[in-house]
Amino acid sequence: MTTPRKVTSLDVAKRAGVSRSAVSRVFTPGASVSARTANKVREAADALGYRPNVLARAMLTGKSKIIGLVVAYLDNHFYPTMLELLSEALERQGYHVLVFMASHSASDIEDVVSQILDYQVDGLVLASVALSSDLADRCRASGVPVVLFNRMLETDGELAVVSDNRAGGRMAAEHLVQLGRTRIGHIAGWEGASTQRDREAGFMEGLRTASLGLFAREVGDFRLPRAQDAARRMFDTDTRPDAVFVANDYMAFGVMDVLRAEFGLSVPEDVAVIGFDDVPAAAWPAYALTTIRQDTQAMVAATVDALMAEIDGETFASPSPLPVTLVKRRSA
Amino acid sequence: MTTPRKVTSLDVAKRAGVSRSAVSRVFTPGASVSARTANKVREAADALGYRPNVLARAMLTGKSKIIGLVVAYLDNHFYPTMLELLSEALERQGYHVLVFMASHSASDIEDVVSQILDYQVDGLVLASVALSSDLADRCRASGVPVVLFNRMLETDGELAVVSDNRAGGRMAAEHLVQLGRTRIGHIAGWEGASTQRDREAGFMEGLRTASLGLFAREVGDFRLPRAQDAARRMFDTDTRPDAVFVANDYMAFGVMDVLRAEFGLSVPEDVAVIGFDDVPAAAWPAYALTTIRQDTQAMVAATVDALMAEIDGETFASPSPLPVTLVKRRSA
DNA sequence: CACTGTCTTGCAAACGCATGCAGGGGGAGA
DNA sequence: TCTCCCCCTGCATGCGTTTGCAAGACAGTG
Repeated sequence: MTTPRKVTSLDVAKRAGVSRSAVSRVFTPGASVSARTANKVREAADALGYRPNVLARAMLTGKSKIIGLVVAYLDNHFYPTMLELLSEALERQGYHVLVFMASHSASDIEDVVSQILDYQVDGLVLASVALSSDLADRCRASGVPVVLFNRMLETDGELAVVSDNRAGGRMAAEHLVQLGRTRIGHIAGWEGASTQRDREAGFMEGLRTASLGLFAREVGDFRLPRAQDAARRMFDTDTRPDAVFVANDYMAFGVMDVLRAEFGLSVPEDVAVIGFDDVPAAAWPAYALTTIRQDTQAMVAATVDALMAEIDGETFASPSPLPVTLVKRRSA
Repeated sequence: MTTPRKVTSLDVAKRAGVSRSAVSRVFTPGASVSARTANKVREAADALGYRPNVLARAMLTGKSKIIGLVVAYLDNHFYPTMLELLSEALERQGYHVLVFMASHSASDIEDVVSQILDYQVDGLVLASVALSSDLADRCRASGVPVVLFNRMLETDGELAVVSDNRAGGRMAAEHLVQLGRTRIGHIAGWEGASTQRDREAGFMEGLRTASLGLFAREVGDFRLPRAQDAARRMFDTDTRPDAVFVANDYMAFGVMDVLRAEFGLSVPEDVAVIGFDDVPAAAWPAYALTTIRQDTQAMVAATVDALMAEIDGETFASPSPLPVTLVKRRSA
């Protein structure tokens, strides 16, 4: 076992016949170094395999170049997609993503955030997670910018990037009534989520405009089994809905499955189904799910813009809700 | 804007009337501190909201408590699942996951690994990514244990955790012949992957045992569109296969879609389809995909065992390939 | 009471780097 | 050739910890 002694800037300096400072400057963009020493240093660095230690640098500058991401449901494909985009976008800016699972108890989110702060992250994005506002305060007290992704807080003032969920809900309703459906149900996600509330509010608006009421309502909590139970409850009845707006695609798949497999209903003939998100699988022919598309790309772009601005000390206002679009497929 | 000055161990020390060392020791399990000072310190720490700076600690101890994960396809649900499990398992050990996307060009994997090492990660897991062996050398030279997840290297000696892909391939073949299928095709993943080679090798073995040959073969590179093209090529012919083994579930979904939607074939009546992985969607009634299940749970468990052992300086032998199981659903 | 042994505790050095400050060297202009 | 100025460079300090070392406190024993 060879001793893997770390090669430090001092090693490079000695080999190049310069001082540590010179080495440091070579690796600090925008520092004043002559081309000659820069070359010597780079050469020595290559020979020794030297690369600056991000952690040490972080101590001095206070910038760790890492962004914490806390995420809850990785089984809903919306989030892996978001993670991929986010990570790539941040890498382009020289940042990287440290992942934290907020999987279960909503209370230990407290704990999770503490752990994150221990890593001196430069920023924090909370995806699909309820942030108590005093927690937000604590983060801001630590000087860590936090942006909520796909969630909003009552108490605004928090940086949040969201789609125009209300408009999306309205579009869903309009599409369904335009199709001539009248017995329209809704399967809700977790009711603590602003996303859910806005989507449903918009949906109700849309129905009301058409002088329709909600025919049935169940809640699926954004979880697959719960959504399926919700569907079972909703359709185990004499007069069934002829359309249902499901609060996200992930649940919609589960709902379509029980409609077809357990009730022998066909979509969209017997019942139209419309989802929300437009995750990749929505386009798969097996579901061909009509849905309200969130522009994930734009959402993460807005997220990193916000982060970068806040990190640079500028204060950044939450962008207005991002536009969504109805994508018609065969399920409605 | 309040100045968010960081609260350091010195602040706590002063408030508690002790030295920095005392504070440090309180937060270092197994250090020698009297109960009395421990209480004073903890009290002061709570009052000030002090938490040790992981980065500073990392500098001294050389342990950053972060594990780098480089991952390629997040659209294949196998990997988000794995990420979730891995992150949770590591959090339980006090580690966290720093994500790196190896998205595209296989060459910049070189670059990615360099970036990772800059963060002084304590370990590295490469999921579904081809590691050149000199790259592996460089990591080991830096003293960073690396474990390959779901991939093996020709030159063994690398730590790798894989399923028994060969056995899995064999099981797929056996199941298909047992079903009486005779014109059996294979849609391969990326041929650079050991996973692919092993699955196919096992599959061929299984066919050979039954005195059958491969009826058709196309490659889908583990990507959805490519897999669909592969399926089109394979079935746009007079005598079609009556069964196909697809190298992973993700591609299998795409294949089933084109078979049904474009060729009007029904699965499994016209053609039996069998996949590999058993991702959650495989259980969805729309696909009800018969598949070879990888025990993701066991795989990540083995991965963190390996990491922890190597970090503790023990050398750890690659575990033997983990058992897979055939899960029969309706597609075959 | 003196001595020894066991716990605690503080001191100071180290980890690897960035950066303000001041000094040195060289080029340009006269 | 001399002066001035600017560009480079080295020195030293600090970032927030951990940890070996040695000294202090205290109890127990003879």
